[in-house]
Amino acid sequence: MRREPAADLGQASNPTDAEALLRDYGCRATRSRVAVLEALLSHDGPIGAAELTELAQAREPSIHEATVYRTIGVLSELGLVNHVHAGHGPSLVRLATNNDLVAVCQDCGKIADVPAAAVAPLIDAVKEDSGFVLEPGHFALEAVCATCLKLR
Amino acid sequence: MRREPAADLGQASNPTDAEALLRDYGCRATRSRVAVLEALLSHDGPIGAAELTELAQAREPSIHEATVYRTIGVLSELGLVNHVHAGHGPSLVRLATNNDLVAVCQDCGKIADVPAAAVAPLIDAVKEDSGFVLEPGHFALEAVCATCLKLR
DNA sequence: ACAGTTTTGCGACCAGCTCGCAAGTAGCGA
DNA sequence: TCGCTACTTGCGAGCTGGTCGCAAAACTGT
Repeated sequence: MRREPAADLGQASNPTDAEALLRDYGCRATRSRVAVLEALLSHDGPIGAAELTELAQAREPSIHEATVYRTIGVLSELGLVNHVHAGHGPSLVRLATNNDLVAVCQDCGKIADVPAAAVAPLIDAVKEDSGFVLEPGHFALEAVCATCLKLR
Repeated sequence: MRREPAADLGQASNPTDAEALLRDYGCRATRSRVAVLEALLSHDGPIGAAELTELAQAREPSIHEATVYRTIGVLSELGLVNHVHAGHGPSLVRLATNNDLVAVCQDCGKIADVPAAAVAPLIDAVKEDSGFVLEPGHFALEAVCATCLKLR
């Protein structure tokens, strides 16, 4: 399913790039998909499906929630996007431009990026120990941010 | 809310211990709670709420799903139990006797224990980096087990 | 512009979990 | 041992996040 990207995912943020990107990855560039991808490209960091739907609807009002979920699915199969499970809340979506982890504050929902390098030792330890290979892009680290920690 | 435990949580697995444990922690030892805690004590490792409900119902048939969830809530407030969020599936419950992490295979659901020590460097790195304090008992590490890896 | 296929919008549906309320029960004091 | 009171429970309804099937619409290659 995955093809080689011809465009630079990291830079693409103007309207036409989303369309080109979809085509480069060999999938149909429909209005809905372009709207979702544009929304994603124009947003910084991980985003919930609900918020992403709102952003996409700002560009293409008729777009349906189910379509957004399906689009996330195809983008994810293409390797353009990761979906990150964040505790009991809704899961997050983000561009697959890096393989950093995400830490989520349990109290306020604030998000921090955790460099992939910090997780490497854990990945090795787990593989050694149990043979399990971690998928670090797919889960969030539940945490408490400094601000919320003081309020506890 | 949390009190000092008078009994040894690690060993308690006969019927009367669950009741004593509840009282030691200063909460009412109702039939339902005793059944849930017994089920938990007699089970090895993390368990889903649905399965826990079945086990509890084997001891106390009239027990209701909602009660199990509420009981998990109180045991968790008492510090007897952790609830672990595992990807998109149902969350898991386990005795708070250790602070190891749980790794879950995304393909078959198999569970592996990850010693707390393996996560310590990551905890430090995240705290240093972003000020976030991880809550390692509350999230599962999504992974693929050795067997499923071969089948991919 | 057309045909063939993919994708969409829509509403119904599902799982996991929570809530409000009336009835039931545990635990305390007498 | 008996009552009283407050805490718990069972029950069903309800909520959230996410998925599905289907007919209609849209996209792409020719």
